[in-house]
Amino acid sequence: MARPREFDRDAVLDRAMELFWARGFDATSMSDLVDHVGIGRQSLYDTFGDKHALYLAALDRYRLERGSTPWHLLDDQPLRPGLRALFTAVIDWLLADPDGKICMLVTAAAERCPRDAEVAARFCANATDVERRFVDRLTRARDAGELGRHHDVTALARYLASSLYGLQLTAKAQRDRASLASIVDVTLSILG
Amino acid sequence: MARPREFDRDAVLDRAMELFWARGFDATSMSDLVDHVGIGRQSLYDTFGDKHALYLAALDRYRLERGSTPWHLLDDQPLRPGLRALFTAVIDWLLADPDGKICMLVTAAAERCPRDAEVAARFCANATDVERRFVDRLTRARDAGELGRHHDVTALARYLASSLYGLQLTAKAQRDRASLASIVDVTLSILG
DNA sequence: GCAATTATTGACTGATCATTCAAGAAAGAC
DNA sequence: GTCTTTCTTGAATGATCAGTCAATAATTGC
Repeated sequence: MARPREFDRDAVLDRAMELFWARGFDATSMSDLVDHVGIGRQSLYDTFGDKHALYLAALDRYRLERGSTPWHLLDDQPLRPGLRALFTAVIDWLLADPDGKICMLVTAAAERCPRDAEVAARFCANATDVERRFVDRLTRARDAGELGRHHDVTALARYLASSLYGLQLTAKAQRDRASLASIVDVTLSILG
Repeated sequence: MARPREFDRDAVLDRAMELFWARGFDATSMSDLVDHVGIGRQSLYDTFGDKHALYLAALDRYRLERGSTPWHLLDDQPLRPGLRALFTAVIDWLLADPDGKICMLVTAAAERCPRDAEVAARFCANATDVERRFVDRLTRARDAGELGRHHDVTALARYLASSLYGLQLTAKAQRDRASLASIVDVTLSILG
């Protein structure tokens, strides 16, 4: 053993994530990051590797920590109110951010997919996760008789995931609750 | 009068647009652009101003030329087949691009909104255009008895526009026709 | 022809980019 | 204490960035 590091790795990663999330990969410089995260340049390189590796680490941390969609809203109540609560929570989350940020994985995908295979893999993995959440919940609902047997659960799950993307892009232009809520109204009306 | 320019302004703008569209604003350097568009650096600056002005000009040209959604598909036939044809054409267009590019306005918005007010204005203007197209078509359909009176035309139009965004983001990860088509199936099933 | 105007060219600016080097500081092992 | 290892710090690296300058070339008006 030797001299222990003076900073907390995850805290530094959180700070780096904030900057990458707000500005994207290209618009964020290593000097910006050094200033923002509060540790020395060399420590940053020693700990995370180069800029791209740091970006991927930040993206992974986002998925783990901040991108925590409130799935309990979906799971803790009947299907329709659950979906309504989830989509409303997403609207709240979008409108609460003063900088107009949207999900970091979406901005990362828009900026770097499919050119950047490692970002693409993370975006895909996240999409698969989200889809699986919806499939699980919809399957349960169908088994419980909350949802007609004629529905294609996989297609519905993909549709809901895609709708979440659309809602976020829309929020980039339309930052009023009524517009976004009306989109969600139509989106969920599919379930009758 | 004096020496006339040797290049065609719009042709140069098209070439610049190609690069900005494929890589985004930050990842495209003026040197890249000079190499790609085939005119001298100074000519580029003289003609379009700085990099950001060139980007906005390219974005405007995209809206005018390339972003030409095939609205005739929507207008030249009954509502439901028209919507189906339009969304299918979008899927075709997305899958046809070997680079996985999506609408330049979407990537521009994801990269720069709301930080860049001028990009935001263009993204909003486009959203308004698209929405108006849908509102017009849906209103005509309602007047023609193709669509029930109970439908909120404005909400439906916003929903369709948002769906187009979602479809594009989804295509960043899911590049197979069946998945995208199944999303469109669910999306349009709203109209009965 | 000549003057005036504009286009093109390529070298150039200082700033900023990601990354590394080298020296010093702090801790554990003995 | 000393040795070894790792961390930290700040200056440096060469590359690339957006944008400019100055000289040359080409055209119109006379």
